[in-house]
Amino acid sequence: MVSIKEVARLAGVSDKTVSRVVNREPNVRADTFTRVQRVIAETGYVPNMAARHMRSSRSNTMGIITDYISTTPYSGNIVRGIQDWAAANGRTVLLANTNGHLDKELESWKMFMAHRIEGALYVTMYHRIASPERGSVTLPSMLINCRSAKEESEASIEPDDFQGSRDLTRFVLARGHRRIGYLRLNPKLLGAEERHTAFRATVREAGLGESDIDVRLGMEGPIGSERNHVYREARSLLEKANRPSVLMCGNDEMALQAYLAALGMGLQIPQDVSIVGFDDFQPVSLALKPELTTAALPYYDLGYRGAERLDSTIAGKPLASRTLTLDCPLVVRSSCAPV
Amino acid sequence: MVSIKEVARLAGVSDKTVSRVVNREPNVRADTFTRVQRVIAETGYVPNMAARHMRSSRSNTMGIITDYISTTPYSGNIVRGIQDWAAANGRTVLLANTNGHLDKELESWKMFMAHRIEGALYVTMYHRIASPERGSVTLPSMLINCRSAKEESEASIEPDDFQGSRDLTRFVLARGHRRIGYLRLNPKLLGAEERHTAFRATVREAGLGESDIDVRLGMEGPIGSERNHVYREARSLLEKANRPSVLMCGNDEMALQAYLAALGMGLQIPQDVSIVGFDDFQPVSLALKPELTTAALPYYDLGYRGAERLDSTIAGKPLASRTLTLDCPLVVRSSCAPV
DNA sequence: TTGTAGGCGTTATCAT
DNA sequence: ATGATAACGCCTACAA
Repeated sequence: MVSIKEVARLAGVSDKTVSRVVNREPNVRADTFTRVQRVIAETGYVPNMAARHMRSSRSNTMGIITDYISTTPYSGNIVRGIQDWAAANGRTVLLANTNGHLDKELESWKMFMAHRIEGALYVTMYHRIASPERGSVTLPSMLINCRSAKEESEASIEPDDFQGSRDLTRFVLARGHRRIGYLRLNPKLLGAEERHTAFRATVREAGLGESDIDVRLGMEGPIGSERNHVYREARSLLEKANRPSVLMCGNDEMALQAYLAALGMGLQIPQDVSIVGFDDFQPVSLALKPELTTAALPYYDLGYRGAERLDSTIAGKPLASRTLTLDCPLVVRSSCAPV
Repeated sequence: MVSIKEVARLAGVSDKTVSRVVNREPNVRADTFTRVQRVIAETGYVPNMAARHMRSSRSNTMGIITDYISTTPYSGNIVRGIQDWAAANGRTVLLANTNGHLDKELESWKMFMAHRIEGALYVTMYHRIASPERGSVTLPSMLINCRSAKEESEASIEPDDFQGSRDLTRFVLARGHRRIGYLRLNPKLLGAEERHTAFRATVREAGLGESDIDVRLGMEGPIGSERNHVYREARSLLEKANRPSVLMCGNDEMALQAYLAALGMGLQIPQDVSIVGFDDFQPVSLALKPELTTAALPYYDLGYRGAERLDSTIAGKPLASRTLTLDCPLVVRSSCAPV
């Protein structure tokens, strides 16, 4: 590979001048600049990051540590958001998966230190409480899609499950639904609590009582090996004498099962029963017919803005608030009809 | 960060001796070794990769360049496989997404060169023909889940769609099915052709004729904005007087739509009609009730073994064959019953 | 078995 | 406006 010295030799200048050109520093005559640029183009010179890192003792690198993220398809967009931010800002990103193993997590931190990363993004697949296990390493960091078990400590960026669920519920109510079946997410997930609370608060606000809603537990047990009651509970809700006119589901995959249950009973969607999901997991929400009305998790933005926030922290700027929440916008499709 | 010199000072040896300990080189007395190890542990010293890279002029890094991979959930497991191999072998991995844009692809190659990667993995979301656009860069590389447009050139590792489809078809035939509806993938995808060809060859082998099978096009048009006929074609197949006893679908999401069509017509799965998919895309294949019988794309292994193969190439070992194909194992669940 | 000298490609500093 | 020199942390080559 051609080095800065080689470029300097060919351009008939010193290596420092080439450095100035490459880094757009001032005090270079226009014609010198042009000449150096031409040699750079001709030789295909690209600065060596490792050398730059060594000299400046800044790696310009951040590490992403994920739990099951690559095992499961859901939140790959978080990583994409981070990478897009990094590419747009000349930063390098290092990715490590723990697959949920603590020893791999420690190993990953070691790898990160070897690369002298300047900050870390801790990304979880589900919106949940997390306890990053970084050994003795202390580094600027940002939790994405999770929050710390220890109240005081870490900065985070999270989806606003509450707002998403509230808006979805308001939408359902605005369509005239007054008998609502609700299938809860696994209570282990943060979203479960927030979505459910928002749902209850919103229907109460609208004047509905306990008898108007019927809340069932869709899933429970440890993540990854949960027991799934969705299909059965959906059927049970729909078999009631006074069956709900709409089923609100903890997420889109639960909505899928609600579809199967409803269709299996000969009900048409949305004529006989409306269904809404949550997440906007498109391989499901768009494959369903009719397409699913849902609330979208802002995965890409969580990543993009999380990286941005971490970078501010690295630069020493104080964060306006420890936790930032991003809206889950309503996505209206055709699975929820007026009563 | 503590450096090798600092460790050397604290241990009362030269930096070279520390280097020997760190790299497990011979010719270090046991007690020296122990003493140095203790200082390393106490100080938390971790070798600086950038410095190591500079000195040895080996970056130990490979780059992954993906098309839409992070945009879509399908093949994240390829990346996980690569990373696991890299972690197990002390290699660093750099990830870049093009999102299908050529300019981002060139930009990514530039970033890779800046990090002096030793080889590149070109990963596509769909099994397809690809033309990596690496500008003037020439580097050991491996195509994963795709093959080169130019026959001669590049090494690749791909799923064996033919074998997967053949085994799936044999399984269906073994269950006694003799009237088969087949919903084709978008012909733009490599898998579409191979799966379809294997299907036809296998039913012919079993003595079935053209009148026993009914092949419909499920999707067509440019990837990402295709026209989707699956639901309609599935209904059409099931409305035939002499309807197929099984629907074989190009992939699992098409199978999902076949489920919706069948259930919507009051048919039970698998009692009235069997359905099989392809891919084993678990958020769908496991969410469907009954769970879906399908063939699994070996994404993780594609990544793991692809990285391994690239590493051999970097080390200068010749590949046994330019293209390696990996089996798509049959996954039997309960959506396909005996006739 | 251990240590010394030197240089990888850059950029900071200071000189010109 | 440009250049000379040193230094970042590590490892190769060689010396002791």
